[in-house]
Order: sequence, then structure tokens, then C-alpha cells
Amino acid sequence: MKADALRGHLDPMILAVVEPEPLHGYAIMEALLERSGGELDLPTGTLYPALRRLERAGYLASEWSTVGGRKRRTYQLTSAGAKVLAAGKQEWLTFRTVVEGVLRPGEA
Amino acid sequence: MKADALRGHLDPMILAVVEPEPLHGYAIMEALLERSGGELDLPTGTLYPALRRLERAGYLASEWSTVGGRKRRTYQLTSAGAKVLAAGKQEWLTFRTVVEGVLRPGEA
DNA sequence: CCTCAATAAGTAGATCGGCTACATGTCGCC
DNA sequence: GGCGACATGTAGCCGATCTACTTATTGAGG
Repeated sequence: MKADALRGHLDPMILAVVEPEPLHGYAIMEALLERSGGELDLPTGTLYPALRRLERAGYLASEWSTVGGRKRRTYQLTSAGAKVLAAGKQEWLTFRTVVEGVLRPGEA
Repeated sequence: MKADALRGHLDPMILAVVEPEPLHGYAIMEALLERSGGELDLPTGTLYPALRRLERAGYLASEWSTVGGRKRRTYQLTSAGAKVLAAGKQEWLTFRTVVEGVLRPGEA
């Protein structure tokens, strides 16, 4: 999967995995990997800046903790983040309709 | 629809609209607009550079003509372009599976 | 004991595609 | 004459994602 296909779609995906329960960065990586069937293996240089961006935007809130001697920063969805996530899901449906309307992917 | 959501998805869409018949730039814009239900209104500053990029890459071939005093550059899909288009359609299906696996868009 | 993989979080800098804004010119209609 | 649709193009900005790097702890295996 090409790198820049992700552009603009990553944010809602991150918000989606922290929706059911707060997770720390590394766990978010693993959750994305699992939910995508192993396709979405984000480099840390993508994920961590993205998390900070989403926190600055007010869509995530973070808290430090220490588990087994390792420091974790756990992120949870804010109410603003929940709204953005819902909007993102709608936008995805629109985007999908647009692409498939143009691509007609059935026509191999 | 956010601007950079298009990243990496525009190329196959352009190739798709010239697949059935060669079209000139302006007609490609209109075709994309129509096939997308009015959602995909590309600025010329996006489309024309993209066309040149696709031609440089060998996926499109162009030819000038004049119709009603207006100069047109008509693009047609090359065989290399057809392969890339087919691959792009497959990649789209993968991408869609990944996003929906993570997003679970049904869960509003 | 030492090394290496996994866990955990981060930064600096490059890349590049789509964007805004601008430039050029024709045609047909009012 | 002027305006909107037709038609093509360039210059330069923006910013999300990437590569490559750094730091640090824990636990397993030799």
C-alpha cells in the first residue's frame, strides 16, 4: 500500500482505535496493525507526531503512567475528538463513494 | 471532502476516466465531476500538472488538436497506464479493506 | 554476564502531491 | 464591449507522512 494513500485518513483511524478504551502509543500501533490485518504498520515517526498533533488539536488527551518500569503516555478520546471521529466516518463514506464512482473497481 | 484525502488516489481516477476513450484535460475535469456526483471539482492547478506527470511516467500519451479555434491536448491511456490502472484498482480494494477494518464505519 | 529482541517514546529533516493564485487566449451571447 | 464558459498552463506554498536517528527499560537465551 502506497505511503501517501494514507494522507488525511490516518487521523480518524487513530481516533477510532482509542474510542472503545484509552491506549498508549505503542498499543495504538499494535491495534492498527491488528485491525488492518497486518497492513497498517506505522513507523514511529508517523504515529507519535500524529498523536501530538491530535492532542494539540484537542481531539485526544494524554496522561503519563509507568507500567513494569516503562513509561507510557496514554491517550483518550475527548468529546471534541468523538465529534471529529463521527464526522470522519461520514467523510470516509463520501470519499469511498466518490472514488468508486470514478474507478468502477468492478471493471477489472 | 478534505483536500489531501485525494493523495495517491487521484492518479488511478484520472487513468480510469480516459480508459474508455481519450479525453482532453477540460473534458477529464468534467468527467471526474460527473462520475463523482459533483464532489470532485479539481482546480486546474491540480489536474494539469497531474496529467503531465502521468505522461512523463509513460501512463498517458497526448496529442494536440484544434476544435472550434480552441487548442486541445487529448490524452489516451498507454498499455503501461492500463497496467497501472488495474494495479491501482486492486490497491484501492486493499486500502478500503484496511480503512474499514480500522474505522468500522457502521458503528456511528 | 552479555547481547539482542521487544517494549516505549520521541525528534530532525526530506519528500512530494495537491492547493492557491496567477497568466493567457478563444468563442458565443447579451 | 463585456462576461461566462471553454481550454491550458506555471510558480510557489503547505503539511502529513516518511526515513533515520536517539534514548531507555525489561526479559530471554547463550
